[in-house]
Amino acid sequence: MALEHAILVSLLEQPGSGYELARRFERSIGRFWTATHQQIYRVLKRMESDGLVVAEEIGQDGRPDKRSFSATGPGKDVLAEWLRAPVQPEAVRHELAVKIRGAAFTDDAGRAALIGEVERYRAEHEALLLTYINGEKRDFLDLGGLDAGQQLQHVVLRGGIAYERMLLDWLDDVLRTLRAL
Amino acid sequence: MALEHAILVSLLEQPGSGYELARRFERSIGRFWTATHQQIYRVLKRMESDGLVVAEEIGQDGRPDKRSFSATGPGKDVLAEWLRAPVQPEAVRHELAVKIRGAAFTDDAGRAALIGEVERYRAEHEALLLTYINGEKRDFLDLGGLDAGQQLQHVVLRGGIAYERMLLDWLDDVLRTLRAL
DNA sequence: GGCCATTATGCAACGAGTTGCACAGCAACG
DNA sequence: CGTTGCTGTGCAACTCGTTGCATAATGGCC
Repeated sequence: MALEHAILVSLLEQPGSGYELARRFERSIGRFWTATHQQIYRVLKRMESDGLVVAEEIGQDGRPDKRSFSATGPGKDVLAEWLRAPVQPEAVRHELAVKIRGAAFTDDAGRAALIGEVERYRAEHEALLLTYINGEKRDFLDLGGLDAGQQLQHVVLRGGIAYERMLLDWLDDVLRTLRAL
Repeated sequence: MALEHAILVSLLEQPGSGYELARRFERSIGRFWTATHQQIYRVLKRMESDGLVVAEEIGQDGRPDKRSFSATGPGKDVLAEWLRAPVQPEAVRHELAVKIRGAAFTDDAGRAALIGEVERYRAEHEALLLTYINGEKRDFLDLGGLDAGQQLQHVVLRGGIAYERMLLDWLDDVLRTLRAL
């Protein structure tokens, strides 16, 4: 279970409520570790009872109270311990690769539909790459005055950018191959 | 649930027993869709009762009978339908990226341990890249006489190679960044 | 005035994936 | 001759993740 650890990292970077965490998982951290708000609330509750995080109740008129979480000392210890453990082999689930191999067993219409899907998928990832590049320009322009945390966020973002560029090149290769069949 | 579809693709490429499928998932297809033998047996059983695959009993003296599965007509139909459906957004789970961002909240010893882990991880993926490249040389040397299925397997393999190359470059970037902190 | 999106939290049920174990015989190594 | 490893199938328990729904108030749109 690494969702705990992703939450700890996110809360150390910036404390926040379950809802705020869920939004961050949609945008920033979630590019590398996805989670829905239901998962986050459930895990936060367990982490709170385990003493890894504490909540500060913030009253809001009208709306339900916001509970802003931050990582505790024991939370930091758990994270440090996890950082020392070996990286688990990843469970790769690349649906598109399976579909491409499956295209050998369908007809022309099916292959044409797949080409359309790949094009849509490509457009999505092109947009994502632009988001990354804009984020880089916005947050990491001044390479001089970055602290350790920012430098590490930047190198992870560079990874995302490299991945998206590689993916776009490969998708072009896929499209050429599918069209030539 | 796409494990069904990955199994259908694999069985269309080549019929085989549950055990054989499990080994293929370790080696070939499993680079893009992981599954353990228990999952495979369970899903195969359901697929059999749904009529997507049929088993041929092959008696073997001594050992338990082998049940060789192949995809049926309805199985092919289910696959074709799935190919036409939109690619689901992937649930990315990149543990290493989370650990790297977490490195901002640990001490020098913890960071040194992470560097060691990244180096180990890098060596693993370097070996994997070599496996891919050797597989490419072995199976796709003669680019002329490839049928559709082989061309599609090749483009997926090229994707794996591109991914591993990109990953190695990025890991070097990560190591430089961690060491410079 | 009614509808919908957003902020904010949470339960319940289901489906999928993981882990541990069991059985069974063969082949190869030392 | 015993141990280990490989082929081959499978159950049971558990954890994790997903989906659907519920509540509650605010603000904006038509």
